[in-house]
Amino acid sequence: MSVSTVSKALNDNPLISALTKERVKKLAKEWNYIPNEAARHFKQSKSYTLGVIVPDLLDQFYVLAVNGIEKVASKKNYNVIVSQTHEDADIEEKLIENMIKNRVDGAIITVSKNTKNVERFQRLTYAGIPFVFFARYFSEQEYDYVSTDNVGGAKKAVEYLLKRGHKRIAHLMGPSFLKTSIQRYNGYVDALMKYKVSFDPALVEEVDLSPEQTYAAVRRLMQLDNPPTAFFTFKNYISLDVIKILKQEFSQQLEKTEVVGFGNLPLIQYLDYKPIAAIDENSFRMGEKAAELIFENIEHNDKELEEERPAQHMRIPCRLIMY
Amino acid sequence: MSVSTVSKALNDNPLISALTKERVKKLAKEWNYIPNEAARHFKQSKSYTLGVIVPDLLDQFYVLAVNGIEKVASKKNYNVIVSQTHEDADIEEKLIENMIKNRVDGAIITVSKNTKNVERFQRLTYAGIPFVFFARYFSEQEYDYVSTDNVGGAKKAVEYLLKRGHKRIAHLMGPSFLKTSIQRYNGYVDALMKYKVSFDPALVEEVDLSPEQTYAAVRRLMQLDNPPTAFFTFKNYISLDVIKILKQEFSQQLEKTEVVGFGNLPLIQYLDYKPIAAIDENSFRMGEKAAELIFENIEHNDKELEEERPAQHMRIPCRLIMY
DNA sequence: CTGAAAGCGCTTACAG
DNA sequence: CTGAAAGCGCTTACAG
Repeated sequence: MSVSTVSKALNDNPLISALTKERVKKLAKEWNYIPNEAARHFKQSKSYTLGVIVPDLLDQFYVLAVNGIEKVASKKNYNVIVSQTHEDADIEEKLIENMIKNRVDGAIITVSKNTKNVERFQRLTYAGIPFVFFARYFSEQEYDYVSTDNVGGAKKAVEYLLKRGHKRIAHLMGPSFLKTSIQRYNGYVDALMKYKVSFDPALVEEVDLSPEQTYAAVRRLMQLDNPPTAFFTFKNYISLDVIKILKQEFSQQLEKTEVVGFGNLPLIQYLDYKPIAAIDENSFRMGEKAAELIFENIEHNDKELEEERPAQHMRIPCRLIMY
Repeated sequence: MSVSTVSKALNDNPLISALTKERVKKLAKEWNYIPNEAARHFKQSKSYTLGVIVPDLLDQFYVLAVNGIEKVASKKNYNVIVSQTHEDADIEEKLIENMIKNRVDGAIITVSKNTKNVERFQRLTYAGIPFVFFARYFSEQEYDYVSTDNVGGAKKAVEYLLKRGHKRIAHLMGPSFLKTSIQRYNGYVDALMKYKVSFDPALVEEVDLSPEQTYAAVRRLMQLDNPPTAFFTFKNYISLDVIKILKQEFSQQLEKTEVVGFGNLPLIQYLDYKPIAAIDENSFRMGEKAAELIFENIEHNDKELEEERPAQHMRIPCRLIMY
């Protein structure tokens, strides 16, 4: 029997007779034959692999995202290769090069926070590899991306604090060169306006996510003549640092100061003093959506249509979780 | 110029003249040529890929291990493909099948806690893929593995409690079908003997890592006529659950009850009541060692020597971290 | 030093 | 329905 017949039989090609298929499959099982996927992929000029680049898997936000991506990918029999930049722009460049070398069929990328130029992403486009930006995105470029509904989530968080009677709500915002930070800030301002609470620029502090900057910002805010009674933070780790420093240096105000931020972490249940609520970004769902977008792209490419596919921008709704 | 010459030039083959190499490399750069790694691997019958199977990346222990593996692998220009079983034995079987299909050059595997038979691992051997067991290992089989020094670590933890004056130290041990659990239990017993503190079987409870079982075990222990004044736990999450239930139901004893367990987690710094110490298993180092072992195996295979390589068993020392 | 040829393990258009 | 042949993009033994 020829290799071509065996190949067709194993792939359930309708041209092959039922009897032949049966015999082939029986022997394949008996001999423990497992087809060489690498050879198949090579022949088909498809890797059936998605490349994923995230900053750090110690941050469970990204692990959940990867899980969402994997759920969608495994349904399509795709492999997922995950790598981490640790926020290093040079590593990011190498990882992208590596994805091109390995001819991934598509990529999902969270840009490192230190990435300055967009050239590396264009190389993916030159190489014909579709990709979507995940969570963080890159200035004005016309690329696909999936993000949380930053404005809506921030509004929900701040409205919750307003409804609980707070008038002086501080915002610890993220680095202003990230659009994400600006959008959450905008949501904060929107909520204040909606509730006709005056906006006080002295209550907004920009931090770089390091504990030190958060501590310093909280110290400045708490020493205002009219200090905040609540904090809305850019990210859960900032919330935890806020509570830590309040406990250490402003323990009088600790009980009456309420904190809400982006990011719902499992570890929070073990805390004694914890944020009163958090915005759950639903990163699992974000991951699923990003993978779906990539597959739409891959299928669009496979069809070799002339028409360009317009850049997609998906915002995943988020929920307020009360602890 | 022929493809063979180009190939040799790009690979710095010494047979090629310096001038030719230069010209080839210049043009490659100019034309943005990036070699197809998949084709190279296929030709070489090597995937330059390590397969890693862990239970769950939400557990940072495994993320650190993966980071260690990647550090070693990237030095050898190897890719790492990580997948999770979520403790599901059927998924584990599929992932192993997938690794064989994709012809990984080696595998690092933490068996799921529900794995009953060893047949799936033998398939790797049949396929000529070397592998090492990581952290958890599998009964009497003669396979390579890398683990923490479970006995030594447990002794350190319990000795620390003994030195602090505790005489009644409870042990919440892991599932007894895991050798890891037995070894940590043995370390506990060893330490008691060394310090001539009598062993009381009533102070040992086996749990399955679920909060419910831990709560129940703590309730039983605390209601003894002579309850424990300290806990030595199988794993950090158990420590946290112990503290949680003490806080809720035995708050009188909370202050004077001390807890030590395996596993050093970053989140612990945010807790108000926390374990007084933990055993740091150094999973990053474990990951490095596992990868090194795999590469030794791969190189041994490549040499096609007749002699069998004896199964290796590496125990990585662990440290006591005081909070 | 350079190049023609074979081959890695498959799939697929084509011929029979 | 089955099989011979070409080819995916490289590397490498071999000839020149």
